[in-house]
Amino acid sequence: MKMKVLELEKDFSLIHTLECGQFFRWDKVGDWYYIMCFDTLTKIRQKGNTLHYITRPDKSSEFISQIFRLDDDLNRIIDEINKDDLIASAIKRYRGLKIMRQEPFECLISYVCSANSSIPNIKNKLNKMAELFGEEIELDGYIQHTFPKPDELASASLEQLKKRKIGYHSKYIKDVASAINSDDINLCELSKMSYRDARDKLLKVFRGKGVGEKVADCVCLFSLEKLEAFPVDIWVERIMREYYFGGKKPSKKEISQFARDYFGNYAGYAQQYLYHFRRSQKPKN
DNA sequence: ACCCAGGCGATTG
DNA sequence: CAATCGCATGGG
Repeated sequence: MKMKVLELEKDFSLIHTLECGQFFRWDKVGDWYYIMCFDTLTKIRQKGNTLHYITRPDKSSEFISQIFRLDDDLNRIIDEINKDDLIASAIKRYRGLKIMRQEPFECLISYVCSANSSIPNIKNKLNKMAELFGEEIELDGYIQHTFPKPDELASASLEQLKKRKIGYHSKYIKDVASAINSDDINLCELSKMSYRDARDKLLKVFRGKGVGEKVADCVCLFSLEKLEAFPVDIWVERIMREYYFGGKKPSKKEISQFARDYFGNYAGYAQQYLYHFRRSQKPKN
């Protein structure tokens, strides 16, 4: 199979998009990135305005465009959220970062696993589940596994998951997968609903199953087309508190509401730029 | 040995 | 309500 070429017509940075922490199942090998999503293994790199890529199974450039939102006009989005010096600095540093379109079920399980875990740890858990149930795909000597389907994780035994070091998230993973498998909810339908409705539905259906406000917001933003969602994790809480609330301690709900009012319909983009920016600075308090 | 990691759920006051 | 705590596991 031959490497394909995609000429970018709009602003895009593969590196910032992958490395900003929104999506977990990728590896860097030399100057190539291997990305495992939507049952497809993609090998890709960016040189200036050109993407070189190859996928297995074979996909058209439409697939690449889909997962990275290449059609979205980033300049217009940035224009809308660029309200002050802080966000301007973040945008300047990470220009080209796009919110990805993730597969909803994998996204949901990913963020259920994110509770009290580091990013490498989350990735590790996801890969363990994939090795257990997924289909193997090989591309240029690199091997990965597709992400399990809801019925597969629903029927997994707790011992099976825990033996694979997936830890206390195992119960939640199984519960969430079971709810989907028994048709309590159809994730794809949520993308047609309003942000509020989709979020409320997630919180209601998965109550007590490891899905709280932050996880629900991540799923809305990263897999359900809700670009106004503004997930507030510890890093976003820090930077928002420091810059917009004079060091006071507003609730996460207050921060999220303020951010949507302040940044507008693309608040989720602002969140990702601020998250990446604050995390790169590291100091805590 | 100890603390933290992109929270959540259960338990208290 | 808000505040506090335990949670499996891995890595600094």
